[in-house]
Amino acid sequence: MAKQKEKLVAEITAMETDFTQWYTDVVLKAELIDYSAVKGCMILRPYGFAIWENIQSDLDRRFKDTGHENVAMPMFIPESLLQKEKDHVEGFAPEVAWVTHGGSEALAERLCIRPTSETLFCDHYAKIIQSWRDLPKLYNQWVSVVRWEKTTRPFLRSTEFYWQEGHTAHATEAEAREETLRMLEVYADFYRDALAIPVIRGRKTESEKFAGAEETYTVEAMMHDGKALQSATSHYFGDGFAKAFEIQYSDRNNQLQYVHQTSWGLSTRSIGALIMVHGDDSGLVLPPRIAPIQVMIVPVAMHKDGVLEKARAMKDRLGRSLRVRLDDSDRMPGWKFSEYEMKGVPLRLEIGPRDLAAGQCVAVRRDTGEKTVLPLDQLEQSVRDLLDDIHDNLYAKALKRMNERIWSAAGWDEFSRIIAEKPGFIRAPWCGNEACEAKIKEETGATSRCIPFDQPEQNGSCVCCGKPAVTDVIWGKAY
RNA sequence: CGGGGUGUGGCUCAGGUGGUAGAGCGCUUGCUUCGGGAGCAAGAGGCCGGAGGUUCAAGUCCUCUCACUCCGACCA
Repeated sequence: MAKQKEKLVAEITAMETDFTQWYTDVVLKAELIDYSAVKGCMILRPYGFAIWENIQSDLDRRFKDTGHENVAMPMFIPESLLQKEKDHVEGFAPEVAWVTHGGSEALAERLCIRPTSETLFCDHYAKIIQSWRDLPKLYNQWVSVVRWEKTTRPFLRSTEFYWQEGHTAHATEAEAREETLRMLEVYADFYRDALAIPVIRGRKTESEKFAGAEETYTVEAMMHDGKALQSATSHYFGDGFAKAFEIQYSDRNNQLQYVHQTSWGLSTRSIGALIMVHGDDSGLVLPPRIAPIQVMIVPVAMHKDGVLEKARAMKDRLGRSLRVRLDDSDRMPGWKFSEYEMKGVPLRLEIGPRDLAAGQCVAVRRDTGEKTVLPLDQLEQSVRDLLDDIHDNLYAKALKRMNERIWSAAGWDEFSRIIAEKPGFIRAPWCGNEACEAKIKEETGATSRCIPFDQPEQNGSCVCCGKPAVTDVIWGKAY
């Protein structure tokens, strides 16, 4: 592995100097977003939106492969509809935006701008589900939602954000539970295979559950600064919503039954994860499978005979199977190198007079900075191999970094010392008492990220109170 | 919602004790350049966040607002 290379982009604050500022610099300088006229709302610029489009198309294929259909619900929810499920309203009430007027007339009933769409799907499901033959309903939608957040940050927490929300209705509890876990796996696979991000799968504690859910499952990722990012969630609702919304079907014995439901979502926050897991002091580092530009061709001395022609030929060849761009603007080559490094383009190909004669080009990978010479006659295969290797390397590096920073703590003193001194997660036993969870949050700032699926035979004692533990919990500071 | 910071060309910022706005970068045009952010030349571009007030005179002083940003409590 190449040593940490010199920082080439002066406009970006170094991570060690100020991680938050580094993040803001990257997001703006890489032209992912711009701030908008409305507080907390961001404009997704072409490069940022292209990443989202690639995320969408990859995930959408996985949803279709598991039998789901896309729909689109309205963005407004009548207040009475939102209030049908008690826990759910209580969870979301503080952060909903309300529409009170249509034109100049006050509305008889105010409308909430969806913070999430459970109630809309439920209302619809109640109408269209009558028989066991109507089940399961496996719907998903790609939309934006609005939550009136107090403090906002691009991608991580914005007032309006884009996401997908899957909502399914099943005949039995077993089927619904299976769906909940299936979709969690879809997310985990997606993070590994498309974003090159390792995640920890687990279940949320009672206090961290989604409003209205019986169980919430999560995939948690570790950012470069050691903080956790809840990267996607999948909820099992039981029949709570079905009872509130009277979603019933006749089973094979003509008995009325309530459906069992799930919902699951992944948002543009995943782009925040990409930035904070793979990025470095020179800017973005994008995994090849979702990078809007996978290969950038930079001609050197392009006014010289044959250079531009060869560069164009390379672009045409590679463009048949890859997202390739050629920068034939009159910028200096050095400027272009820095620019595309800042933007995280996984692979750069340089072609100049020296290469022309030799029938080669120079490849520079973004993840390691390593330069290799590629013969032009096997260009397609070499490039594809390099891109695959970059993906694997990014994943391996992120996995290693995460595993190296999951600490264990035997007791309270050790726990609070590690949280204060070392970035990362702590894996430690818990007695199951919410008071301990609350105390840890209160006194150390760490929250329970999840109860990981892989559990040892439990014989430890609670890291907070010392009483016998029931389970291991992953603790950490979170975004 | 509490605490701090900042608002002056597209961007980063200068503009002690009031006197009618400047630099660097970027942008435009031309020529020369091109293997890690090129050089020269000529240009364009600002009612100084907004509203009041003090004054002969306000980026500059006073009051009030708004926005952005950072740090904490709540959340995908």
